[in-house]
Amino acid sequence: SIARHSKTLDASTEMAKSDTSGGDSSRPWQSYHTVFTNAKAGMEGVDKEKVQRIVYEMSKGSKFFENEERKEADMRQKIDNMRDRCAKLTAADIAHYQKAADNRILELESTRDLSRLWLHVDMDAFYAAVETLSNPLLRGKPMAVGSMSMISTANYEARRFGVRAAMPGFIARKLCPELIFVPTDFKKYTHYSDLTRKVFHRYDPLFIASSLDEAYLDITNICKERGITSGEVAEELRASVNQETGLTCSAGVAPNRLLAKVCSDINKPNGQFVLPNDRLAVITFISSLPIRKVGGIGKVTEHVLKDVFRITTCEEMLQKSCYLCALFSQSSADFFLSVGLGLGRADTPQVQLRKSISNERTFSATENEAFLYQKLVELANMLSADMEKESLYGRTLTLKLKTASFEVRTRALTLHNYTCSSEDILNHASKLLKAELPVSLRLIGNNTISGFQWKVDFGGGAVIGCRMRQRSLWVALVGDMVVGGDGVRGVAIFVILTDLIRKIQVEVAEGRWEEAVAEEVDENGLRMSQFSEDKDGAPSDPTQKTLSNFVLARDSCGKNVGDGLSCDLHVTGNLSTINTETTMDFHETCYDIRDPSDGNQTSDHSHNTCTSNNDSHEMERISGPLSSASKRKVIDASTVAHTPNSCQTEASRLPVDDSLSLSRQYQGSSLDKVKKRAPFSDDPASSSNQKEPLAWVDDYKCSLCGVELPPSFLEERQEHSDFHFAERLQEEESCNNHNYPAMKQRYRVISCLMHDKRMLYFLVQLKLGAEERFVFLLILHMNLGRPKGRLTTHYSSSSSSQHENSDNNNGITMPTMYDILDSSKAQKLELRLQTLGPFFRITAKSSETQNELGRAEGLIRVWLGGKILHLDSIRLRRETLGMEKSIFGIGLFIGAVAIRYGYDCGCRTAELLAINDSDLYHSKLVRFYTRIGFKSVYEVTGSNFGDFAHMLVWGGVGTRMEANVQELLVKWCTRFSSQK
DNA sequence: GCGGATCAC
DNA sequence: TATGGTGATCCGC
Repeated sequence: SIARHSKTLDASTEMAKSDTSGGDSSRPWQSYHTVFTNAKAGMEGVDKEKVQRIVYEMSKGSKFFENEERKEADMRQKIDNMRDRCAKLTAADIAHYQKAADNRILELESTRDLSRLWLHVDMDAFYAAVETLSNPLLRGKPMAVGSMSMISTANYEARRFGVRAAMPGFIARKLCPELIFVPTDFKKYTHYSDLTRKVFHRYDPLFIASSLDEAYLDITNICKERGITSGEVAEELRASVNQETGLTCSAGVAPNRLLAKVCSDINKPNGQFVLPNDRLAVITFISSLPIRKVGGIGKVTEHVLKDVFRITTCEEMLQKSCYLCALFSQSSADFFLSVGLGLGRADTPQVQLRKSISNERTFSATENEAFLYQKLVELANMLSADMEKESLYGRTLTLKLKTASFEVRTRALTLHNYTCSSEDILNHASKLLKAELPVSLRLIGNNTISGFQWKVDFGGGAVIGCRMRQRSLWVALVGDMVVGGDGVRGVAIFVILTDLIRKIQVEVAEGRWEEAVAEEVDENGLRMSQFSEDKDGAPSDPTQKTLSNFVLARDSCGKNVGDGLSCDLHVTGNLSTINTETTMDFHETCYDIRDPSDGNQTSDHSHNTCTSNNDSHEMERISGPLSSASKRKVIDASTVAHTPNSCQTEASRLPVDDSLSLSRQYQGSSLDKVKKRAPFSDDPASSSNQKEPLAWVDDYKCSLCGVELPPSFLEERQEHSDFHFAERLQEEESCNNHNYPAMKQRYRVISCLMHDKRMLYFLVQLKLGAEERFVFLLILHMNLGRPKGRLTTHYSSSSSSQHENSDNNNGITMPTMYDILDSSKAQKLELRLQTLGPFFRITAKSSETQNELGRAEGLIRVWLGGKILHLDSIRLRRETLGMEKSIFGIGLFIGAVAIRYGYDCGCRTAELLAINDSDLYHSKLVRFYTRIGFKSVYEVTGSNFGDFAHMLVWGGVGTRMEANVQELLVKWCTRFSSQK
């Protein structure tokens, strides 16, 4: 068998070489390999030789052509390399790989799933067909959608001339002089796409739309329910699509999506093909299938497989399996072998969160730097706007360039901060661009931003704090859990909310709730009833399960906590309902969150939720394993809502993990003790880059950063260890942001209520595997006003020059903003205050390195007793470490600016939440803020419904603290006063 | 994390 | 005159 294989291979490589070494010099076009002669539906009778000749002649000598030749040469090189490696395989190697391959084939075979019926629908020449529909004069004539530069789709009449998608228009016109060009009109296509999707939805509410004109449907259930065959479903579906859109489509049915896609192409256009769910049928089907038909195998892969291994059909993948395993990576080999077996994904699909967002534009090549920079500006602005629309913050920026010679370059940079601001994007992108100059470019693929952060801050701030960028603050309460900070649920809910908010946000911001919600509801098949804040707006049937009933029923111990905020947020009666119908299930808003680690780890039970209620275990199942950090942040309020009394004590000591002992270690000076137990050792995400816990070397020097602090500096030492602890928390958190634990779920909105034009309630059904679960979701819109534009910089210590006199109030000297800024300058700190409406941000930079060291954010809230300075978060960067300043050192400056700003705005009260992420850290925070002048006013534990309001606003449990701004200014800031 | 490439629509 | 835009993934460093 080995001998046979190697012999076949030798012969094939010889043949391949003679095939491709140069080509016939009398027919040079034959060596110019384009995709345009590839078999495609509707191209059967085409004179390929002629097409190839014309394409060649039109392209010859162009920069594009030269680049194609370069790429072709690279491919040859790649093929030759692979051939060499292949030739070097010894008989023993081959035997070894053959064994491995055979085993792998068995393993893959065991995953075969023939239980599902997948249908792939593909609209026929979609864009072209839509254009024909809106302009019947085009019917029967060769037509292409696109421009002289590029064609998106050609109709079947045009395809007979060899015109096809991805072909430049000027070549197409050469092939077919009477070709009619129609510009693309995506609005039109989207409209028709929506019509088709309505049909798909009837057959599989969870269908996967892979593009405007393609979708996968799992029709297993509908076939079963209606007792009809998959072929009949396909016929019926195609007829429905045709009736409701006037467009034709083709369909393929197979046991998995990969095969279904292949099948839909077989009888295109306006046809279908059913591959039975039968192993033999699949094997037979696949055996003669050209590899190029398989999704994922393109021009290059086809060539490599053909020229190196003489593989042209899927069946041959199995015959050459040992070579595939020897020369390709495990994942590639697995893919090839799966194809050979006719395997594909048959499970319920995972719709992924977007991983990147980008834009790029082509223009005529130029070296003009001003022009290129201008393009970059435009692209940065567009991208920033797109990101804001989706509330995305990214940290890896990739600049894409295409030179005049079509060479593509990318230059990437990972930022320290997450951003979506056009300034940030532009600044960094232009730096990357400058490094490439001088260069002649024809494309700036501006930026790809990836590595998203789904939440803004650590310790405080609302989960949807990102929205603060956009005039309003959104927070969410989800059914039996409060979403605060980050964590699995935070991410999941964020996804849901983002989607809902995206649709209604603009209108909501404009105060047009009714239309917005009505539209959302209408769009998704819900009908509205008794809408708006009509005083008689109670549900027509008081016994029906409205959300208010839902809420009130659970709020068995709901009390008004008596303070302003909770009054404001507390759920009262008189909620107007929109609908309580339960049949809706819209696809666009179904999201899944995929766990890269696939949730295979066993659950970690070390954390303690309320054990008196089984729901807590259910929560565990929903979310999959959590890292210790996210555990600390997640509050299982369901237990609270169900059995408030019994759970109260548990809830109040929720953050139970080893952070307490960890922090003790940080403080302690016994190295032995520290070494015994590494911090966060139960956290798989951070175990790999475990950091040494802090210890004082020779009882003098910090083992982590080298800062020297004698044992007598007790308080400084404590603060120093606090810093490392906080750093650790932040690190862990950013780690979590990238590794969403498993939460494969879908959701649908069951109903929606509005209260007081400020809150939207959704009853959302989550689907978690076989289980269904209802959660209650609240979106709160805090009225923050509507400032326009970007953050305005008010003060900046780098530019402060004017001086006011310090206030003299009752004989006490109050520092002015400039006093504080000047004092910060002496510390080599550069402070900046920016505002956007009520929102403010204070950033501290090192004046030496210009690195950001920390920032605080918050807002000025208007309330009955006057304005309130609402402090949301203070965050410090790791560079702080090198400055021999403790975590609160820089915090002090930032806080001072915030307080002075609040004072200038006329705030009487300042409020904050000393968040309770971990008991010890929490008590430190409380101690610290108390020292500064704050008083505890309320303990937010999550143990009663009234607490939800606080948790909504603050994003977690902890101690609500308040202080008189003026007193604060005196107490906290006097040290900044100018010594006049 | 970066840069080049491939692929799909 | 003239060969696109967006997003994902993989490989090899």
